[in-house]
Amino acid sequence: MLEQSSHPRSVRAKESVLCATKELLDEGGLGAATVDAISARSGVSKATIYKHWPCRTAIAAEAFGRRMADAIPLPDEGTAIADLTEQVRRVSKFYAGPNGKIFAQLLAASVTDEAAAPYFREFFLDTRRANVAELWNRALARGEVNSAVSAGTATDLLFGPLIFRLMTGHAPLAEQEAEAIATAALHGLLKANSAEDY
Amino acid sequence: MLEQSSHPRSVRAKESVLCATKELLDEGGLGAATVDAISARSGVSKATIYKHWPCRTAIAAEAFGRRMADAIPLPDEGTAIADLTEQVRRVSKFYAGPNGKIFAQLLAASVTDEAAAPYFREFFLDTRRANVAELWNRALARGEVNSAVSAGTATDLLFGPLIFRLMTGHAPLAEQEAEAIATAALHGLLKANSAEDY
DNA sequence: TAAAGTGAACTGTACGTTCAGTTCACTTAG
DNA sequence: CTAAGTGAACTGAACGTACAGTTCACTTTA
Repeated sequence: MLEQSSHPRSVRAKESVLCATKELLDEGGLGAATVDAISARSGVSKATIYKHWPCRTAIAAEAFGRRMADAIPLPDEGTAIADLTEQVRRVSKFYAGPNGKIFAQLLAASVTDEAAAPYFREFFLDTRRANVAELWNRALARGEVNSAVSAGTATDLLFGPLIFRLMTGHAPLAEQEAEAIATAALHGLLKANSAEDY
Repeated sequence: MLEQSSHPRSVRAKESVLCATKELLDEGGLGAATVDAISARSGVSKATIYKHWPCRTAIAAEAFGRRMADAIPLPDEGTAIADLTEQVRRVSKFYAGPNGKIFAQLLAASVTDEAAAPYFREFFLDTRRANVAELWNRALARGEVNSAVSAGTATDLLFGPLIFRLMTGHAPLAEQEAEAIATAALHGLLKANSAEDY
């Protein structure tokens, strides 16, 4: 799949490692992606692996991170409400599937593993936050949302609940739940705001 | 501090373990609370420890869990808005301090450690969710909040963002931020709802 | 030939287990 | 009201396992 000679060895080694890691993550989660296993499957020695990444978690974050961006494209449905709700729905669906467990394990590992945190942020958060900021700005331009709320706060409000549920497992992540969360976030918890579309 | 004979040995051993674990957590986080260290400090042997708890994380969850309930009493300020906002503020403050890191490490460990998850839920989530449900029901009784939103969804919306920030460290947890989150959650993200108190 | 990768062995840490021997609280016999 | 007995609980020390990350002499490749 990869022309053997068109890339320098170092690139081929990295690619090979990331590919093997992806497979291992799918087969048995982060626990299965031990450095020895990655080395064995990729054919790249541990010594080389540690020349490219600072720690195990960083490899997994990079291997897995690309997938998430691909799996969750940015919606464009015409209104802020529809776009934001759809995005919450998509992210929730991603979390609810097998990838959700891997994501949770990676986030958990990043808490413990100091060196991995920047990798996690780079490959998971930055892109997604930028995406949501994009949606938010569109909505602001249309005058649909409250300009006193920052894009960051809006992102946290919409997706924090999903992360919370994913990590603790205290509540389900079904589509219906995702919609309830999005609706509540958009309209607010207070009674005055519960006007029409409930 | 503990009458040597008024409790059976097993109770004394448990107490001693939990006390030692609390100290170790404060000194060096979850990483410092190894089973060997707990055993050494408490004077309780590892064999005994593993008769009382299924895994290391469970000990830490129990040792640390009590503290959180004590540190975050239930507010009663007269209105739903004030109560809920104050609760968000208190939890945020707790997360922002040294205890926040320990909490994050525990939550992270519970993701990996299957056996610990129920302990985590028991000692951290259940009490707090019940507390917030209490606030929510008060507010419902007063007709201040939207009855279409369940207490669970409301809880996730208010505290999920804090957890999100705590775990990823992408945004600060200052008092001002907590208020912004609470306000946004209560009033909603849409423009129509941004009426008076912004 | 120099930069990059290999492979295998090694270190260190920590979880969780096991088991022979000891302590303690409580009961029952004298 | 003592003294022997009993079983549950705890001790201590060792052990097996797993895995992260390092080191180094050697080989490959550009």
